[in-house]
Amino acid sequence: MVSERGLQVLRAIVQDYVDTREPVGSKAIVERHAFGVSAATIRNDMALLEDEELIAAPHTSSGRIPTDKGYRVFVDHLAELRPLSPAQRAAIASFLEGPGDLDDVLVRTVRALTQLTGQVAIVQYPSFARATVTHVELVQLGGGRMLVIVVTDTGRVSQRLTFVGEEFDDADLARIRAELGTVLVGRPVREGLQRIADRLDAPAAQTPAPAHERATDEIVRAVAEELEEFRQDKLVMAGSANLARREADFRGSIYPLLEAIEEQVTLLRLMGEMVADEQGLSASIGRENDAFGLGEASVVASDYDGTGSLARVGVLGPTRMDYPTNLAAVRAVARYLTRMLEQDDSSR
Amino acid sequence: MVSERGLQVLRAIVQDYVDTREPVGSKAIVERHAFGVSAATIRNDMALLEDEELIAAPHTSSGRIPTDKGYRVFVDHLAELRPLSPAQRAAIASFLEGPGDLDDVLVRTVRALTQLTGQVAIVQYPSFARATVTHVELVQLGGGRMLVIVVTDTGRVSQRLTFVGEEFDDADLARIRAELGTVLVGRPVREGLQRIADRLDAPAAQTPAPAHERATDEIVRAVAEELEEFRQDKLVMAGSANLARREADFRGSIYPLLEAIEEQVTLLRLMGEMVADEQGLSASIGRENDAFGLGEASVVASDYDGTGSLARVGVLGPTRMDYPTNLAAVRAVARYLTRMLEQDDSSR
DNA sequence: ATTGGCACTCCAGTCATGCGAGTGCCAGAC
DNA sequence: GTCTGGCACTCGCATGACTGGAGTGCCAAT
Repeated sequence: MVSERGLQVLRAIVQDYVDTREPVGSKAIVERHAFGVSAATIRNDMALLEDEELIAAPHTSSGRIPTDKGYRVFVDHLAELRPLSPAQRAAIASFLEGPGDLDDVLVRTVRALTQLTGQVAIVQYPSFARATVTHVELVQLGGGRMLVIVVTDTGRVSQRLTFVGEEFDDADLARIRAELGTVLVGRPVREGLQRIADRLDAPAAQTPAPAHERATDEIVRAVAEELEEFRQDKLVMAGSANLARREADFRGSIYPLLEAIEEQVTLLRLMGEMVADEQGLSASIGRENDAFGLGEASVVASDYDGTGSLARVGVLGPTRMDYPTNLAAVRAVARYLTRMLEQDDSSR
Repeated sequence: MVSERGLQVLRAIVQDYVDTREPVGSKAIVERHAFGVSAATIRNDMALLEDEELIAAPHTSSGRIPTDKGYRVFVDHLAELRPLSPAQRAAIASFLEGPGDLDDVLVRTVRALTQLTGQVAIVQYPSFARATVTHVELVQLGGGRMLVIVVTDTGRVSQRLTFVGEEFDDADLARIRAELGTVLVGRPVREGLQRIADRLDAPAAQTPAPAHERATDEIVRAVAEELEEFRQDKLVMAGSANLARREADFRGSIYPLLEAIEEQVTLLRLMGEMVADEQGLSASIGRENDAFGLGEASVVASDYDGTGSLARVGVLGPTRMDYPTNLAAVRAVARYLTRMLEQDDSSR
């Protein structure tokens, strides 16, 4: 129905509208883009685009703006990723270079991305559900306090302070540590959690602990909590102030957006449900996010490889965002991040 | 200059303005507050208040709104803290009750406070500058990775993963651990940091390490980084979405506020510079925060006792906020928090 | 010191008007 | 069949005039 040139007109409308934030008319298009046809011709194409609901006019006889469906077509068929400038590549490198554990790297990643795009940047932690436990460590702090540490192969370290109320001698401590080790080490987090739960349900029977029964239970409980925390995915975010940078970006209030950012869980679900193309890129546009209360926003994301388990890095912004730039940015950052983590992994 | 009744008029204006968000006129005052005098009399008082720059008229012949100076007088002399309802006290208790380490408690505190006030809630970590180190622990993870853990008496645990590139046998590890222990344990963080710095400046000479020289340096460096992190104060915040709840709360953009929240360091400085009264309460109002770029906002805070070292808990909101309620809320939460931490401390 | 009265100011809303951008459509050209 | 120039038409938006009402400031009287 819509001609090839019609699609080019759609592209022009999206580009100009994102640029100027004003409805774009037929005359503006022939001026800014060398179509080689007159404004009247463009108008005919625009009428078709409007029939297809790819663009809409805010008021009769005003310029047109893309609909969410229009943005979708633009992203799927028309957007050519805008390659990053050398300066931008250098910026990513300088942000991400340097030592640091997983937390550090992800924080720097999210900062780089927000700086690059001017949007809210989001990085998912590599999924811990598939991660396996590599270490369980117990450190006695005195005064009946015990520090319980769990480490996974994805590089994440979790520590928890718990009050056990008694002192252990080294032998007992070593025994409990060993017991936890055989139950957990080398197993996926999910499975470990299951085994721990079994242990808690059938108390004492399995472990003929001479003493310290209550205290041991307390330690096991702490480990279980840490594993549970691993199981839940996690986000790092930055740049939420960018939502308020331009008044007109969001028609309504930015309240739901800020709330989603603070809640995290909404964004986690949203990021999880997005469907990536063969390049690992994905976008969720405007009303497509209505179910999450984010009907005025878009998310653009790219998969990255966090030591074997897939996760996403993305940006959140107004529906009327610069998709080519943002797509290119998330892809570049995701690739860089994947490389960082691989390299880090090989040094283990 | 300003009569006693004049001050009551100021109080009425502040209350009504916070309530209605509209300039309040002389007639509205006699209607809502039983002053027993006529509107004309109130007008005379208002003229005096205006001379003192405690109130101002947005336009000639419109109602008056309090100036920042007016809010200041209100807070210092006129505000009676609005006692919390039993339901609110119960809410605080239910939020804060339950086990958990310092991080948990502070997170729950900040949630309770934002829920109570509908503002952005801020909790300072107990100052670590004066905290003393109680434990240093090294855990070998294999593959040349080492987990370095530092614990202070304020209950804070910091862990850092570093790559040392070689394996230690138990004896060497114990030796290094003991060395770090004698240098750091029982000393304030600041002093420990100094001694560590000395150690790094005069390498090898002091420690006749048979091998592992580089690796040991790496460990010491990690410890230094952790101590440095302790030295910096830290905030927990919640409720930033509340800034966007009411459109008209902030005349300009909320961008600088969101930025300050993300930066943290600005808010840390601001919270640090506030001067508390004999009850431990403090407020910084409107333009008083100009230096921090927060001229349209107010902060209300209360000191609390975090195991011997003072810190603050507060809320951030529009200058036109409900001071009596917020003051009462931060005080109640601060007291509850102090009690929680004392109790926790005694159980060590 | 307080009050009622009164003139005055200024905001906010309403309506009429003109302008300009942009469309839709048609008849004619290629 | 596709494209084009032309033209009437529609709205949105800015402007300006007008009005009602809320609120003030001041003054003379109590």
